[in-house]
Amino acid sequence: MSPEGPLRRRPLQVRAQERVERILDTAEQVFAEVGFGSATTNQIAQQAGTSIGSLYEFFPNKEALARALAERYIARIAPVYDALLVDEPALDGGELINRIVESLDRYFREHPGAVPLLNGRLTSPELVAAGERLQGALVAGIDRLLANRRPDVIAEHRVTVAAVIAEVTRSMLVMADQVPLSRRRVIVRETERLIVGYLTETVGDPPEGSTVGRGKKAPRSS
Amino acid sequence: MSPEGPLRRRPLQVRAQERVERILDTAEQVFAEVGFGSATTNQIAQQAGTSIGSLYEFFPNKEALARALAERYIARIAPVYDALLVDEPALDGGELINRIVESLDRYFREHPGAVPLLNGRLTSPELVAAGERLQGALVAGIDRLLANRRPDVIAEHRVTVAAVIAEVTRSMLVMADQVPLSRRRVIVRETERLIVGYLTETVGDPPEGSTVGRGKKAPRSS
DNA sequence: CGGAAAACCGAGTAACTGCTCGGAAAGTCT
DNA sequence: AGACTTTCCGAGCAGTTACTCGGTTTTCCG
Repeated sequence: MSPEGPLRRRPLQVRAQERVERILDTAEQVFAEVGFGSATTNQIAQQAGTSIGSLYEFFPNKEALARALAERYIARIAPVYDALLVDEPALDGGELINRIVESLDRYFREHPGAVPLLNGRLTSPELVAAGERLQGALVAGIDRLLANRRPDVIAEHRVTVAAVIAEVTRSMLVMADQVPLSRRRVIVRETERLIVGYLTETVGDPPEGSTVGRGKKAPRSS
Repeated sequence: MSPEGPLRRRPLQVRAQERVERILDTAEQVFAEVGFGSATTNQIAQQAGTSIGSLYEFFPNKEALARALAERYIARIAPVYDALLVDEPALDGGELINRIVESLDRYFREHPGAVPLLNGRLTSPELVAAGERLQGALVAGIDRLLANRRPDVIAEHRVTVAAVIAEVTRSMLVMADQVPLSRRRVIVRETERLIVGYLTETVGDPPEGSTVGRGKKAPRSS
């Protein structure tokens, strides 16, 4: 859309490209550690093993760093989301949930810096917005999947259910990330149970072909 | 524990006490808006309708502001947590969940500043730690409730379940807080469904006396 | 009262912040 | 090689920030 990216000048040589990447990696880490406000550009440059002058050669200001970081993120994770959210008729509901949760978990394990973006700990407006866009995409995707599988659920309720699933997935995977690796597997599995249980409770989805609990489930009140 | 609080000098006159409270209220709001790092003590003082000198009369430095804020929070919310987490044999599982979720929601509605603390958007180490302590208390309380109600569940699994419920409650209520008031009710109700569904799925808890879905539910794999 | 303690104030200061700039170095092309 | 571009650098500038300090005002209390 906007032809003017967040970079002041595009790095042409490989050396410079690597430097820009290293700066972004460091910024990501520092933002996550101390927050956007307390992070200093000088510290980021130094920790990235470069000079403050080089940093400002490519990034016009501190905000642009956050913007570039956000763009890099969305570019990186978008294909993962897209692949995730394609329906696979061969899979039953439980397997589908399994695929979504496990894939996202794998992504977060391989890109540890992604987590602070998703959990909103990165206080720059740009980064918050980026996180929200990502989450919106996840909601939309899950809503599409639900629409495929459960055409009987009315749209308004469906989007609520999708939002809940997306939120729970996000928050649980963030939690999984802050826990020793052995616990991590456990939390991921619990996330799947959580979603399966929720679907059973709300739309009566029998994830494994069982028909336990099928039938109308009247709302408890009002 | 520590006799030395975060205050440089304790305000003795009511006027000063109110001033300190007003400073904390403002700090809370400003931290939530722009993050701890970008917040300035001068702005906080001015917005609180006092002078920077008065601020530093009571708070030795900016960090202390965060620390005092955290302490005030814990002191305020602790009784709510305690009341919540006392078991009430007259209630069935679903009603108990209902009570916990609704009470917490009410608290957040009445104390809007509490939310940023809980969702970790306040980047000061002190505030993050305070949020974690609070969450730990919730986990412990839910674990106790579970132990009462379902003594058959082994302790290790139980603490996992408690952690999941606490996390889900936290994240869903934060979500409810960022949404128009009409949606808020919906999200809160979904939170209850989520927890009920999860319990049914994991420990086979029949929240309303129904026995649907009882019996051993073997883990899907490994 | 009157004197002492508590509270209040805000201009000022030392340190730090984001960011610039002029020049050196490295890379590219002919 | 020589000329030209890209990259790199870090001392330093203007502005901001956390925080101090001396002095004034308000409250307390015998």
